[in-house]
Amino acid sequence: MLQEVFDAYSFVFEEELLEEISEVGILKEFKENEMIIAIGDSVSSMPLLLSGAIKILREDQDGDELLLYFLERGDTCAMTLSCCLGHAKSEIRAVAEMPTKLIMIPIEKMEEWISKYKSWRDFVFESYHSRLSEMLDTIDTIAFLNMDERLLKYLRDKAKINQNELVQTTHQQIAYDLHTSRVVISRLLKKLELKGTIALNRNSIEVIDL
Amino acid sequence: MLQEVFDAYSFVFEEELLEEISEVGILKEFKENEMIIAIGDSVSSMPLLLSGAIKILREDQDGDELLLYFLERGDTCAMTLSCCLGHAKSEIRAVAEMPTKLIMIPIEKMEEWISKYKSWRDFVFESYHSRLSEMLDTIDTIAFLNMDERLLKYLRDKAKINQNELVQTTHQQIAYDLHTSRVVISRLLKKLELKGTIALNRNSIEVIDL
DNA sequence: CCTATACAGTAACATTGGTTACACATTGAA
DNA sequence: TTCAATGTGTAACCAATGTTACTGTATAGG
Repeated sequence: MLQEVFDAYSFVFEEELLEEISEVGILKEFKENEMIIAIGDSVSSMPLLLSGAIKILREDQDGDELLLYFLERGDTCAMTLSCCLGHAKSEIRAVAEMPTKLIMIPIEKMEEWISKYKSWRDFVFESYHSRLSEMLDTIDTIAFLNMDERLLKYLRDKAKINQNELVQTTHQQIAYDLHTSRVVISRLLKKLELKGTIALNRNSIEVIDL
Repeated sequence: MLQEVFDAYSFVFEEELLEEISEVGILKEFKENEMIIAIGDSVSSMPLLLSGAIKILREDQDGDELLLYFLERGDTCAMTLSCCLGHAKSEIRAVAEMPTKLIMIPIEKMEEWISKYKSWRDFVFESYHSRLSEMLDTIDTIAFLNMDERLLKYLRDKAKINQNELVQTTHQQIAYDLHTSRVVISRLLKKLELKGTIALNRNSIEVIDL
């Protein structure tokens, strides 16, 4: 395990910390589309992503959902982190976007390391910083863009995360992520196809024109 | 100055830190509607609110704006804080919602204190936590609520901040804050008035039914 | 007092996005 | 092979929001 942690985080942490991480951290693996954390789950450890990607979703009381952002290798979830420090419950839902490995750090250690390791402290601040930026970006997207632009951004983000211009998903799934209806997505996708921006197939969309 | 800092933050910081704050902090005062920071301004110090309230706005490239949240006494701006640590430029605009006093802390001190004072570290984390929560709330609002519900929430928030059910503003200003048009706001306000939820006057709205 | 300006009310219309309904194709399981 | 479940295409309609245009009124400054 040490090797994997080392690969993903060596550019950030000193060796001593890396060893502590691999001592106390618990390795977990998730299959594609497996739920990692649900809204209301109590949070007692903090995840470090070793490989794969995670989709972070917000849900309202009616169960309507909205994609907030993706997490990748080397990221942690500042939302979870925030919950950890407040010993609170999760306000978001996390789903594995692809097969994903992560290492769970118990809260106590995470707090201890903040005093002990400067690199850890910097990492935690940097995480908060990234997450605030992502949230701002999400707000910009839903506040200032129309659905067609949001859809295109979604496809690009997803293509980037998967390092593949062939996005494997259904119209219904996109509709869930963007908090709209399947019909709207089908309609807009068709328009994009006519413009030559994408090519449509059952269960997949090819992003042609970035 | 020490007294004011003490009043606003004594429940958080130890005396030694409070004294450091009043030594290196620079007191600034802003009139109602005065701009505190603009998008793109470089951030070299971090504000602690002593009194008053600040409106935090996001702007897109066309100058369209959107209210993110309010800051009150005892708050700091984690966005600014985030910028400080990254030595970056402001991604938001801050405007005094009412006459406001704040104390500016130079970046160097703010970083130094993170190692030096646990209370400061906790305060900074707590700020990040609050800001993430506020951002989530903002996202919920624009993603899941209709304009009439957003308007009502806006009026309630504003009444709360001003501790006064008489909200002094214009339809145009509300439209800017909610990123919509004046006509839409006038229309919805009229509907709320007919329902007896509010009473309308020139330059002010009375929130009757919380 | 007079007048320019800001503020508010409202109608008519355009656009975007959401809903319902149905057709048809693909796929996997019985 | 057959059938049910899932995915997609599309029309028709509806609701929410945005736009344009015009009205009248309050207010501040000359």
